[in-house]
Amino acid sequence: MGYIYNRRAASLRTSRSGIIGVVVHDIMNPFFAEILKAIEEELGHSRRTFLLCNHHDDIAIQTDFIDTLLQFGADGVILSPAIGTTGAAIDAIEKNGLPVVMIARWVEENSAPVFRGDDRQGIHMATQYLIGLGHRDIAFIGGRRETSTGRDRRQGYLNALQEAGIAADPAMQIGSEATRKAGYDSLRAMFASGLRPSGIVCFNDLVAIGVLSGLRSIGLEPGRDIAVTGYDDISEAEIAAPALTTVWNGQQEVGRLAARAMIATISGEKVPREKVLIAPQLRIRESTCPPKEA
Amino acid sequence: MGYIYNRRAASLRTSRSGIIGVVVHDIMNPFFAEILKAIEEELGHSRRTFLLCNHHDDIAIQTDFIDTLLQFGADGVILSPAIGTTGAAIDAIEKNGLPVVMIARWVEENSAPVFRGDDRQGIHMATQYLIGLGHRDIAFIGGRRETSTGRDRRQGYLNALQEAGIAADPAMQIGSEATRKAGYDSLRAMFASGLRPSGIVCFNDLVAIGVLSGLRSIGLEPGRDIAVTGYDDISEAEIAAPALTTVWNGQQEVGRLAARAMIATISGEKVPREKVLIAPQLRIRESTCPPKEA
DNA sequence: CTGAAAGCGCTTACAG
DNA sequence: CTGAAAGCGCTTACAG
Repeated sequence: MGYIYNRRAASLRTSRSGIIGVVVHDIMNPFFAEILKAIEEELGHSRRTFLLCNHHDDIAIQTDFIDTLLQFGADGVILSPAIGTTGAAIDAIEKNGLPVVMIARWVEENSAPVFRGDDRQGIHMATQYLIGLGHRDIAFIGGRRETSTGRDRRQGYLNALQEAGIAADPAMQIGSEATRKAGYDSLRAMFASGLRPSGIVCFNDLVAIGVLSGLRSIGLEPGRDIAVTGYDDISEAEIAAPALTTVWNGQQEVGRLAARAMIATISGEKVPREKVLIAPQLRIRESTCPPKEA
Repeated sequence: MGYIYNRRAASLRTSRSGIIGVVVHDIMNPFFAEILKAIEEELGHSRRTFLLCNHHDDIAIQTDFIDTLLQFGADGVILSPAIGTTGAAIDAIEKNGLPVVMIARWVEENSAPVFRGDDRQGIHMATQYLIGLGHRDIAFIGGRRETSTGRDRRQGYLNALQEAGIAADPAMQIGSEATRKAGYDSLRAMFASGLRPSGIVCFNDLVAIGVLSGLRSIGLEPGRDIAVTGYDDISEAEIAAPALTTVWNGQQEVGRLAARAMIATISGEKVPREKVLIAPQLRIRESTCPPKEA
């Protein structure tokens, strides 16, 4: 009754804090929200506190936050690294006694465990599906080359085109942030510049939802006049109009596995330092159709 | 170089932690994300750490989190209280030395400072606008009676109908969670039950975006066949197709003012324990039109 | 088995 | 003005 346990004192004594940091670039992206939910469910009963950080790909924010975690003696950090994070930076965190598990993105030259979807294969599947419907003029919208996901997904798209003997057109590839607004703007910029793809592979569902809006704003009906695919299969994909053809990215798996690896590491178990790829799954809905001329 | 400042030790000694808790029901709602951004900007340079909690209107999660804040000796908490939070519960938090500032929602019988938009007036403006366009069959979708926002917004809708001499039909009022999915499902349920409003006032923009999708899924074009209004004016409202007529809810102001009140309180200043209402602004876009029969 | 003491890393009030 | 000591509230190793 009325007694308040002082965790700072306990932590000072035991050098364990019960804090786990979770660092992503955008909590508002339902993809991360779903990962977070899985992490919370997995760790929920262990009386731990989550310190959340939204770095928005600003490395200074990430660095500050990691410092804060070290100052509070956090037990570990689950991290989707910001653009510009070096392998040496991750090494330094680990050397300071803060275990690292990465999600979604990975960083070269560091061997900490990584859990993520197989981005290259997933976008390959989406692109191949459009090609199978008869498309040859396929654009790729969204994602930044500075991130591993941006590079991997673009590569999956390029691979699928190449296998089908379709020449890739750099003008048909617009990199951007992974937001609805970026999708909307990129789509309109693409059509304003005179390009007329018959199908569009989007970096993720948010971009795709912005693209659906952008198409409507210029009088095109997605799923009838033009095909659009998303990526992630967030819950919004199913209720989009038209319902979005997309690729499930295994966010629940990513969250659960990352949380387990974190717990095991904190408990002192030897966790294999490996990169785990979740197999993606194509989800066909209503936003895709054969090319209109066909 | 390599030295890590131990904030637990410092905090133990000074009994100040630099931690500020921020508690909302749904971080994924862009409305809260925008408030959060404003709070971060306002407090950004003060080297404070935010502990974020998503209570999803589960009072147990909120209580647990407040306990955690007390255990870590947090300096204050900015709170959108979960359904079921009593005035006595807020009193107890304050008595334990944790200053409280409320946002968005408020709790009766507690006098802690509150910053929020004027929900009743805002929805009144949206409803009145539809009435002015000639609508008389106006539905209200979304929001829960258990929350102050749910009650206030519904009351604004009812007041506007009454002033225009329109009888309110309980069947035309569907309460629900404030999500896209709830909007989508509620809209379809309403039409499945045979109701045919000519205009729909939504609890917030997320619900309205779900309603737009739901209307399309049953072959109706929002902004032409039926009028829809949102609430909040999140950034997505502008890029929705059609662009959403909505009411700006002052989220930046709410965040900024709440942060300032928190800082002032922590610095020992006397902060007036008052309820501050931000004046809403109607934003007319493309999702509204006169009734189709008119 | 029980209970008093030491010590985690800071800050601050106090002695020199 | 400088520097050693006390103490924040826990946990744990140790003495009785």
